[in-house]
Amino acid sequence: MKISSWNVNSVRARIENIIKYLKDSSPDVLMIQEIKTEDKNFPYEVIKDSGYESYVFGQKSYNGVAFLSKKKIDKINKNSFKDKYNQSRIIEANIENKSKEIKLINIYVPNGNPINTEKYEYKKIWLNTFIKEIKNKLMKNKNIIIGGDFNVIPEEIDVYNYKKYENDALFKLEIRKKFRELINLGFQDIYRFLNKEKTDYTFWDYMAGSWQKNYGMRIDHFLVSNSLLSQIKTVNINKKPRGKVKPSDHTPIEIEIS
DNA sequence: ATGGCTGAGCTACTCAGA
Repeated sequence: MKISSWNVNSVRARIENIIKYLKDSSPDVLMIQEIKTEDKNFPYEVIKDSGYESYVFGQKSYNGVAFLSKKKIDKINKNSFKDKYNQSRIIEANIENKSKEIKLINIYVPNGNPINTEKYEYKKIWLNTFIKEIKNKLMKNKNIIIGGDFNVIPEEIDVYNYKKYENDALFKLEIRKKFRELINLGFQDIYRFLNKEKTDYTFWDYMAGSWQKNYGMRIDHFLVSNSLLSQIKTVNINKKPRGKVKPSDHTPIEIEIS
């Protein structure tokens, strides 16, 4: 079973690239973030034509997350917790694999820049609330996969020039510590777990030729609970969609579970 | 280098992203 996560930066602006990706990569479940639309304007039909059912937690203009799935998923939950501004940043579903019930959690963590503003405080509050929620969920089901745009650069190796980001909301030590706190509940950052020394990015800014220069950062992640680690066969950052015409600034990360 | 580029809402320009 293949599960992917991709911040698409508008589902409607990206629909052709998304359809192409579904065809080329054929994930069983695709978690998308930043769909930037209300549910009523979501392109359900064209996605259904590609063989995928859509489960959407949208919002006008900003944020928004969704699952696209060709396998049966259920227990869709858009009310995991209410965040400070009522933003659509988390959706959950359950999927069965090898008689294990796995909880999939699709998140879009607040960016938090610039620091010394309410946006940064919001990011910290959001992460604290999320950590608390995950603690509770683990008591009910130890099989959890969290995927999405975490807006966290975990380590120096995960950004092209870490010195430029020491006071950035994506790399500030107190934010990275929260990421670590989450992992310490019983997860692995599966990309780093399976690639100890490798440099790979999931985001390249549209500006200043960042893609061409490979000025990127690894901020889209899959956290896999320890109970599932032995079943993860591969993890892959698929750079192809980032090189296409009219791309998202993020590219998908993919895992395969036996 | 607080710039650069892209999308939504809307139709001039701001907000947000990272």
